[in-house]
Amino acid sequence: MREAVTLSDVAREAGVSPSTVSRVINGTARVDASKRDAVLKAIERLNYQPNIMAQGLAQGRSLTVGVITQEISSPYYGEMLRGVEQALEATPYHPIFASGHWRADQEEAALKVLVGRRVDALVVMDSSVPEERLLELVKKMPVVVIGRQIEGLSCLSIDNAQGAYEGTRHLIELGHRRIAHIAGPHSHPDAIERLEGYRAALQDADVPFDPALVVEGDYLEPSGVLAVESLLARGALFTAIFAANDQMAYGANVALYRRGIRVPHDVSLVGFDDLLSSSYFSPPLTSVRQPSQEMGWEAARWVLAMLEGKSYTPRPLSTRLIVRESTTLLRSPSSRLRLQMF
Amino acid sequence: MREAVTLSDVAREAGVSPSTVSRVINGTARVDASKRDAVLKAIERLNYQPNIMAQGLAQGRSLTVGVITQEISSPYYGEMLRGVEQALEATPYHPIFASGHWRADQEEAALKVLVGRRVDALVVMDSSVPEERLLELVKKMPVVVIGRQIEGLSCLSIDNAQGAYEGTRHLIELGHRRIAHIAGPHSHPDAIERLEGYRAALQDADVPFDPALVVEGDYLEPSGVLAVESLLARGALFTAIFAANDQMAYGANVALYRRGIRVPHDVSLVGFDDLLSSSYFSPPLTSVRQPSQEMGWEAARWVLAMLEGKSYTPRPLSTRLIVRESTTLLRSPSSRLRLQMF
DNA sequence: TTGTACGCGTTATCAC
DNA sequence: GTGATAACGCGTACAA
Repeated sequence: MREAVTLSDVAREAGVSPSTVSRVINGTARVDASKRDAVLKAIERLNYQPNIMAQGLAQGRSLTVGVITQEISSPYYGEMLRGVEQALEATPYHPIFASGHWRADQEEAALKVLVGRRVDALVVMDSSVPEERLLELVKKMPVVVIGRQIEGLSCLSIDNAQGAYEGTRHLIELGHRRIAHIAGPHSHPDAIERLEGYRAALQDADVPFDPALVVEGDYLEPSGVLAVESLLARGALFTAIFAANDQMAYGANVALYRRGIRVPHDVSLVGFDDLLSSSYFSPPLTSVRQPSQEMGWEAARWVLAMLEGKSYTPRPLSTRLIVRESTTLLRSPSSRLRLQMF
Repeated sequence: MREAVTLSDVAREAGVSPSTVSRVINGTARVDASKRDAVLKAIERLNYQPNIMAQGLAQGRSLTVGVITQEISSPYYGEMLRGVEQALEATPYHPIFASGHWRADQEEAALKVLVGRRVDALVVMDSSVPEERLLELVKKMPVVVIGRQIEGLSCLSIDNAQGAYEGTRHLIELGHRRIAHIAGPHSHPDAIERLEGYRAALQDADVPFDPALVVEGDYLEPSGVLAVESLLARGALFTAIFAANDQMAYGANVALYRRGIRVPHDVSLVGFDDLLSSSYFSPPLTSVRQPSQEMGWEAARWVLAMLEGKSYTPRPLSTRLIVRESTTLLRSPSSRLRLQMF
């Protein structure tokens, strides 16, 4: 384990003082061209790299942006993280991730880790961290929250109700009236909003809301499977499903497949998020696109701006229905009858 | 932006010297029970959190493990990163990721970032970083390389040829003889190995190798689409496809779907990796399972052991064929004929 | 057992 | 312009 080259080594090598080296590196003050050159050459020769921890100690900043995510391997959060990474790429900042796994205690633990590491700013994704905690944090550093709207905080979110409304309306326009909904966990505000959008679309089309057609999932694939099985077990009649996210739609699709129910021939299926993989699903999934990567990007740009004391107005982020091949016109009334056979 | 609480603050609050506080925190030496108590109470009261950067400067370590990945939002790397995260969870270390995007220059840049941040150890995933560079790094810190075998380095990899062999043999056992292969980029050693496994399986079954049935992709979904289109365009006859990874299999599946070719009825499909989403694919994908999460986990445990000066023998990691519903017995010779109609 | 003094590598504040 | 000198917050010899 070799010794690391320090700034002093460079100074000695270049025959100048450490301060001068620091000035050359940071452009803090004018330096004579010849000395400047000598320093740069010495840096090159010694392959010097500043010690970020020492810089941080001296300047009181870590050049690090903390990101609270729920699950790093999730395709949904993956896209957001990619957006953050991209936004930070050309800056001296680097992201550091910590996962909450959808559990309040783990989120708090993750928060502690990041604060302990003296992150300069925070991006909080879909957290269930208490408002007061966030309001406390924002006194210490720039914070941007994704997926919630909290008074006094910089928030970034989409109109979940509107997205769900459009997804459901699409099915209604195709002639479907018995539309099941696989909801997200009721503990998540966005899940509630999507459920409301679903109900609003039904109401506007004079389709009666049937509680028996709604099942709660947890945003993961297996819960989509369970949801469909539970719907079928209770004898629910439906010709379409609107899932609160793509992953549950994937699960639903498999459950239908196992029963020999074809998508979209027998049942139309709409998801939410439009994950990258959804266009390669078979059939390619109709979904309400959520600009996840852009959201991560905007959040990162926002905290960067705050760090520089600049103001920033994030671009408006909106959902958009992407129609693919998992939805189709309701076929004759026989569809409903056929479902009774399953 | 509030002032942070320092160790000295705690010392003052508890009426002891800073060194005593340090000792209590790190358990470096015995401390009188009463003082110890006072310190702990003061820490609690002030909500003190040690400054990691200062600790790092003083001790010459950052409590950070650097991870070179190719693409953070990739489902494949996501699983590995999750494994790393998990392994580090109960330790004082935290991972920090940097992406190479499959480009040598960006990998080198990522490496620079991590070294600049003084990571204590390095996990390098599927890199194309030159051997010499890695051998140079290993002099400075513990390094574990995933997906390559390099003399003098701690490496972790699976038997790609064996996995590919089994995937291909499975198809052969189902009666297929005209098996197309969507290969990974020839610049990747694992892609070459998988191609060789495919060829070996054919050879062992006396099935002639037909270069016209092999197309090179880049491990991403779109290349799977292109591969199938190119096969069909050149009039290739095949009843099964072995893709070098799941993502390309997804792409292939969509391309087939668009042509009205059904999986597995008309064409059987085998992937490689067995991503989490593959069991929710429709049809659920037969795939050669690669224990990605375990690989990340083992790599992290390994560098941790090295940091502690302990020796470590990683569990053997092997591939396993997971048979699902995208493969089926070759139906009558008509399959081949039918393909001619596409 | 406890406190003092110094060093970790850098930046910032002074003089010069 | 440039170079000493003192921080930054912590760990750790060393002395007591």
